[in-house]
Amino acid sequence: MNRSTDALALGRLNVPKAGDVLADQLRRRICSGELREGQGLPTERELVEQTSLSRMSVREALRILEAEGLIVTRPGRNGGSQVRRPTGDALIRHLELFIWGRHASLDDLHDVREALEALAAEGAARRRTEADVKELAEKTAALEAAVDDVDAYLAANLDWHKAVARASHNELLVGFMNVLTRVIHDATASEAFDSSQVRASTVRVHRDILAAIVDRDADAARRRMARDVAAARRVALNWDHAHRDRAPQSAPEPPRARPAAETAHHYRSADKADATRNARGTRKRT
Amino acid sequence: MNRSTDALALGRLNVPKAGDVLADQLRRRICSGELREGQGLPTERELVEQTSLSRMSVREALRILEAEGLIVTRPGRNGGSQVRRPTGDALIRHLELFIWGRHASLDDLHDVREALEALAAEGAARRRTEADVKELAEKTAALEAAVDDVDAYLAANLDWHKAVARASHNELLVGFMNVLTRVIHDATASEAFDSSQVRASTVRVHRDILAAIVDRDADAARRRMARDVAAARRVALNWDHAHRDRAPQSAPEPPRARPAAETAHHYRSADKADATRNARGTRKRT
DNA sequence: TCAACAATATTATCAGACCAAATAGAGCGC
DNA sequence: GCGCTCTATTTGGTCTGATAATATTGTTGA
Repeated sequence: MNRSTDALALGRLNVPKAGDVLADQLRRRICSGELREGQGLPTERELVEQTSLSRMSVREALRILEAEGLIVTRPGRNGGSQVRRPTGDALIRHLELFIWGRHASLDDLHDVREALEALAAEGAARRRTEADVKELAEKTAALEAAVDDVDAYLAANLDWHKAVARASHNELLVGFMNVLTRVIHDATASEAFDSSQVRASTVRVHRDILAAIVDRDADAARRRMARDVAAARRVALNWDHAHRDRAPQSAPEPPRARPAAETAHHYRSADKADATRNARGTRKRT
Repeated sequence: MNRSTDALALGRLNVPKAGDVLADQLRRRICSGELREGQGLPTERELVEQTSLSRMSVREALRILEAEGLIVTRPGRNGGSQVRRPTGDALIRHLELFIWGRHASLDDLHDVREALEALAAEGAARRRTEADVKELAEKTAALEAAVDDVDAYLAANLDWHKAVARASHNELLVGFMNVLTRVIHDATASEAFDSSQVRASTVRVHRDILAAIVDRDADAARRRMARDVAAARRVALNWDHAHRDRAPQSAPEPPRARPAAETAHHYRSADKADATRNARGTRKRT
C-alpha cells in the first residue's frame, strides 16, 4: 500500500475541541498561581469576548474545570466562577470509576487494602496529634458500644478505619482508603459479621492498635492492623464462599469473571460526605 | 431573626444542573452493565428526543462522562459515543491536580507508592508465572543496558516496576502503580538520578529483587523492594531540596510550598501511551 | 429602621441553524 | 470484476440569539 503504514503511525489522532483548549489554558493559569483561590475568572460573557469563542464552548471549558474541582460556579448576580483547590471528592469519584473499570476481584481489593491500612496505622503512630488520639479514642468507644448491632457495628468500624487514615495525615491515603473501604464494604454481605464473637475480638484488636498509635509504636501498629484487616478479610471471604449461591440482587447477570465484586458497589449513600448527590432536581419545566 | 437559623441548617444546597442528572443516569446505566463496552449510547439527537432536554444539556452530560473516561465520542457518520472502561488517564490527571492542591503531598505519594510496590513484589513472588519471569529478566537486562543514559534508564526503570506489578496478577495494583509511578516520574527531575553510581546500585538491587521473585521468596522480595523504593525516594527528595532555588520556568511566583511538584507535571509526552494530547488544534476559524 | 419590591448582573437553558468530519454507497474507468 | 473517486448522508462540533432562573443590590414606603 502507500507508504507510512508502519513508520510514523499516529493512531486515532485526537482532535481537541474548542472547549478543551480553553480549559487547558485556564487550568494552566490556575495551576501556575496566576489565578488565586477565591474570586477569580472573568464572567462567561467576558470570556466569550476575549476568546471570540461561542458561549457554548466557553461553558464547556468551565464545566470541565468544574468537574475537576478547580472552580465552582454559581448563578446570580455576583455569581461567576471561583477558583478552588480540588478536594478529595472528585478524586474519589474517579478512583471509584477506575476500580470499577478494572473489574478488580475482591481478593485484589483486599490485598491492596491490607497494604494501605497497614501504612495508615504506621503513619498514624508516627504523626498522630493529641486531637487524633482523642478522636480515635471516641471512635473506639463507639465501636465497643455498637458491638451488639451488626449494622451499627459495621458503620462504626468503617468510621474507625477512616479516622486512623486521617490520623496518618496523608490526604492521598485518606482518599484511597475511603474508596477502598467503601467498595469492599458495599460488596460484602453484612451477615458475614453476624458472630458477636468475631465482633468482640475485633474490638479487642482495635483497642490494641489504638494503644500502639498512642505509644507511637509504628511497628506494632502496622503489625496489628495488618492482622486485623487480614482477619476481617478471612471472615468476609469465608462467608462468601459458604453462601455463594444467594440471589443476585438486581443486575440479571454481570457476566465478568468474578461476580462478587461487581454487583453493588456504585453510589451508595452510606455515610457522611455524601451531600453532593442528595439535592433532587425538582426544577424541570412543565 | 426568623426560625431555622440554627436547626436544619442546610448550607449552600447544591442544585444539580440538567446535564448533571443526565450524566448520573447514564453513568449508572453504564456501571450497572446495562450498557456494555463497545458501541452503545444513542446519538445526541436521539437523547434530546428521549429526555426532552436541549441539545446543549445532553452534550454537557456526554462531556462529563467523557471527562470521566467512561465514553469516547467521535464525529462523523458512524460516530457517536462508545462506552469504555476508564483507563488510568483521567485518574492521573485528577491525581496530579489533587497533589497540586495539597502542596505537601509528594511525600504522601511516595509513602503510598512504597507500600504498593512492596505489595507488588510480594505478590509477584507468590504468583509469578514462567512467562513473568522471562519478561522480568528481559526488563532487568534492558535496565542494565540503559545504565549510561539517564533518560533511557528512567524509562526502563518505570517499565521494570510496571512489569513487577503485572507479575503480581493484581489488576487493581497494576492500575494504581501505573498511575502513581507516572505521577511521581513526571514530578521528579530526572537530573536527580544523574549519578551513575546511584543507577548502578539500583540495578544491583533490582537483580536481587528479581532473584527473590524467581525463588518465590515473598518476604525477601517485599523487603528488598521496600528498600529500593525508599532509596529512590531519598535520592529524588534530596536533589529536590538541594536544587530548590532553581528558576521557576514561567510563572513569576508559584506561591505554594513545593515548586517541584508545581512546575512540570502536566501534559508530559514522556513515554508510551501518550498519543491523546498530541494533535495541535489548527482548526480555529479566521 | 426595616421589610418589601424593583433593577440588574449572571448563569442555566432552550431553539434552530450551519459547519466539519467520517463513512457508505453509487458511479465510473480499467 | 476490481479499485478508485465522488457524492450523499449521518453525526458530532460550533455559532447565534433569545428566554428563564437566580442572586445581589439599591430603593422606597410604612
